[in-house]
Amino acid sequence: MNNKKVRVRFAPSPTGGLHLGGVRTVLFNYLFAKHHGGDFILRIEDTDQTRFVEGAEEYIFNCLKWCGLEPDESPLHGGPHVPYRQSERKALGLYEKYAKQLVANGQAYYAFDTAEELDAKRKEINNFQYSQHTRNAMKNSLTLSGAETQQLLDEGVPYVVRIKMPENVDVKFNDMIRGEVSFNSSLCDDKVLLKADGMPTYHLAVVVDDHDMEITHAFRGEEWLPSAPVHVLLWQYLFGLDAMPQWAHLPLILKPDGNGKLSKRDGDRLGFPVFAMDWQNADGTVNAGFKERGFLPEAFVNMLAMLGWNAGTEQEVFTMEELVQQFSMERVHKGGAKFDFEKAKWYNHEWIKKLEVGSWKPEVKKLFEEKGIVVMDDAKFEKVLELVKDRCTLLNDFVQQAGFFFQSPTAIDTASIKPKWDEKKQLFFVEAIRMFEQSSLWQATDLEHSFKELAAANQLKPGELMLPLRIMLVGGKFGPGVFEIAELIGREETAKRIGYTLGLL
RNA sequence: GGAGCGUUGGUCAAGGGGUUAAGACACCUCCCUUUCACGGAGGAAUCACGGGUUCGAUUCCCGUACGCUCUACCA
Repeated sequence: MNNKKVRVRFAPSPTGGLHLGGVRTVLFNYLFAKHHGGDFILRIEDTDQTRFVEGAEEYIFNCLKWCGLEPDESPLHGGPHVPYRQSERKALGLYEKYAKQLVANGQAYYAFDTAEELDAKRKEINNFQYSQHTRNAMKNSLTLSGAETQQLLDEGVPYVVRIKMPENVDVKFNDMIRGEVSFNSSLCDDKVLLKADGMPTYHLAVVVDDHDMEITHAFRGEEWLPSAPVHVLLWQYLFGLDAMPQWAHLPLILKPDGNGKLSKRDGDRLGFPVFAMDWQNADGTVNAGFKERGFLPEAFVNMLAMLGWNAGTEQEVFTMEELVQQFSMERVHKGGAKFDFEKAKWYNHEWIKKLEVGSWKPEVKKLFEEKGIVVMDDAKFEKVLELVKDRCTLLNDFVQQAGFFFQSPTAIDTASIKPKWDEKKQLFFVEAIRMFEQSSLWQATDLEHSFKELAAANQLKPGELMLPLRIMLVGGKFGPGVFEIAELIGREETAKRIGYTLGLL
């Protein structure tokens, strides 16, 4: 349509943790921008000062950084359109200037109704809306004379500026995902544009700032669709429809059970994270994050990309580069998608297998340290991770699957041995200890060979001995091949662990 | 209540006038494995419903149902 450089933006309000759906919105913005060689801007939508939460902005930056979705321009990164916080942009005087202009042109008006008066009205009339059908009964510059209005303004009586929705106009626009969308203006209400504290509402701010920052494509969640006509009208009034960015309203991410938007409560209820990273609430409670749950950022991003978009091929595992290369708005779904934590875990597993061990080894090491497991031999560590990664879907799984290589198990599942335990087996393992101690070779295959030979010599079936041996070495019924474990933990440790469990039986 | 948006297996989804309606996750069966995984082979959907248009509709049109979102001086 035009040759302008693509510029997109994500404009969160810093009120809490960054929701999965928010990250996906960022992702689609980012992918679209990068696909077209454009810029991704992050603007902080902090127009509601009563909802400001300490630390939320910094948290958002951390999440984006973790995901590898860094903005080209933001309050942190700077850029040609500073400031990037709406609370600071207010000083530019843009919001007030445009609000006044709208009033002067008869496209908006001053309203002096107090919050109490509006509340009373809502109680009095069911489904009350401040609109062209009711504004004549309210206290505003449309019902007041020019002199009266001016007097109230001069006296400093608090007011808001409301858009004056026109009568019976079909407000249409072309959504990149949904095609033409149309609303009749008579059914829309007169939204507040400028609040009594002088701050703009989202409606005014998004239009003014998108214009000022030369945004070419505006993506947001589907929940914004009903207010789109306000924004389209504002664009028409202020800057002209030709300058308006192209809209795309992204489908919602739904809760796995039942219906409705996925909320952080669903995560707590169903036992999975909803935020990108852990978020600590003011009351000290924490909402779990994907990062802390053991997700790789590559997997998290990959999983999110596939929630509402697909390449049209059978490919499901994508690197960021591949996503950038293949992404297109045309292939974004219209319908919402239910979030499936099982599938999310599958992506993580795929990425654990796909990436070099070295790329996530530090994370696992950190987890080990938290559990007090000391890793001295880095080469062995890497070998072990390589050996067990097939059994780990989340990074945290490595603690159980690999921890016993570096620390003798304390809890031994003797209950799984005892029922079939007897003197004969006891004697066999005593002998096995000696055999291991004296074995000249210490390779898994050799160990297996001599172990089975010893079993045969004692007229025991290897099958009856393998599980006990496993439990002695790892503590439970898990882990890779027993003899590979023995090889890696070494002669001394192997003998020690067998002896220890023998003492418990 | 109103407006808008949506509806292919349990979930994510491809497809888009004529197909045996892909694939993935999960599930079940089997193989491999004397743990658990990994890997491999199988199993299950007639496309919300009702009307059109058409030789023919899951695919186009119109209704209906259902669901969701919004309906704040929140975003």
